[in-house]
Amino acid sequence: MVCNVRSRDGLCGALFRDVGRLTANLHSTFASLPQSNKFARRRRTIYRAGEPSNTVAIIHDGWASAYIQLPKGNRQILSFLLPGDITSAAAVFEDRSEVTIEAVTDVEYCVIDKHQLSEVLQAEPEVFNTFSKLWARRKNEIENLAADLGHRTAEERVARLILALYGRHAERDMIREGWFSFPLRLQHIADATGQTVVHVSRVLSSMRRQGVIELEERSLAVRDLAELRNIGGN
Amino acid sequence: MVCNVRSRDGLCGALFRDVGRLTANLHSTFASLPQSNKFARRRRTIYRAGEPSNTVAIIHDGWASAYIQLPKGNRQILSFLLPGDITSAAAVFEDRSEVTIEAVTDVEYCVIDKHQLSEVLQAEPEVFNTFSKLWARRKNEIENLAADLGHRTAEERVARLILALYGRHAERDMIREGWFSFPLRLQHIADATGQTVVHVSRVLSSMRRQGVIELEERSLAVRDLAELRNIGGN
DNA sequence: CGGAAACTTGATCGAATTCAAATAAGGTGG
DNA sequence: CCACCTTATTTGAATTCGATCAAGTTTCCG
Repeated sequence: MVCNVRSRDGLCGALFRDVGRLTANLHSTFASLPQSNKFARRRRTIYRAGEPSNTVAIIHDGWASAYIQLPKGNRQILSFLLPGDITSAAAVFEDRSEVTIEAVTDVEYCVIDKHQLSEVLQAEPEVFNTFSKLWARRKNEIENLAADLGHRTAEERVARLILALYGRHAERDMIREGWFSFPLRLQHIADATGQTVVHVSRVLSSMRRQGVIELEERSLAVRDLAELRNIGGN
Repeated sequence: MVCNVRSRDGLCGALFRDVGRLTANLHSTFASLPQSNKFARRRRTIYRAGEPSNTVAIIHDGWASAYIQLPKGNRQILSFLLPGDITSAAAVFEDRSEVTIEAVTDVEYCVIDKHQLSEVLQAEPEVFNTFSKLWARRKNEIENLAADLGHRTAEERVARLILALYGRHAERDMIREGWFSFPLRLQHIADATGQTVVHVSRVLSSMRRQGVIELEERSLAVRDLAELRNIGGN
């Protein structure tokens, strides 16, 4: 029902979406960095918060989540990582992170050494520029997430999450007849939008009943984009 | 009742707290950047979201807030800027920001040209390193804010805001007999913690009744730190 | 096929908002 | 310095959104 999310070949450089816009020359410089391919089963942890690590990962196939673990046992998902996404652009300058990365589906990814990446950054202003834009974008996303979590209703937050994922798939031309891959469990949506699984179920049911979305077999179709945006509150 | 928040002299370099740890040599390089001093009255906007700007500001005296404006008219305060803070370390690489900066009290600040700052960053690895740590810290703060807004109760969020401000003042040795400067209005606390003024009033009243804090004349004293931490839920 | 994980639905509860109104604090011009 | 007007804060009552509790159903996977 949905086109495969997987990308073309096994090279990190080719898959790292934000580097894809570099000139061919720099692109190959980047792609030539030593890298190793890895695999993580669904629900497995790719990076655990607090552990020292000298690599960053780039998702090759599948979805992952980046979250903060809260003391009570619940967690706040900060972002979903899709193929082509880097775990954290800022991680290049940290030796450890407070954010855990976990596979949502089975995930193929590759890891690059932070120091080598850092050297490319310093040597190549064009790459550096690409990265700094990435930081800025990610920063904006998190700031907007904070604003949403603080001030929007449960229904608005779910609608906006769907819209954001819809947008990311549309950008990548990965929507087919309205459908796109949506492997999230209710628990993921609950953790991302700061509510309970029970309530997420009710909100989604309501949206389906209104004919705004369809959701089945890990795929989602937006049937009434205008109304979904309306529910999202701007 | 509270020591003056104001710093020693008029030089941005000397005031920019995160640069203060550089070697004397680099410090003077930084301090010698062209800068101009400015003043903003309480409640005035220092930078409005969306406007192109080629400067970043460093707070010299007073408090400011950095917030995202939401369409409904309410806003999410992302951070409070105290003397020595830079408006946004990431702004160096953006020509505009989605975040508005507004004076909480009357504020003295100075502005530095982004491009000149950027050149220092590129030329001086030590300065660059300092800045990248700053980015990482600010990123962590916002991520934790998102987690708090998504998953903590109103009382916890207020307690944590007070603890964070208490901590920042303690670091700077600006607490005298338990008291520190606290010029926030209930509306600021409400906007920072994602709740209504009315409820903030109730939460603070409850904390005062319990003898956890005292709050008067724009100053706050933590009377039972252990209990405040307890309310904050670790 | 069987057990576990995921989802749904109903009933009840509670935290926080909303509405309303009174009091307090601050700032300004005369 | 007072009178006046605006901005803040407090408190109560009613309401609502979303959580919690509980149980049943469906889907998934080994």
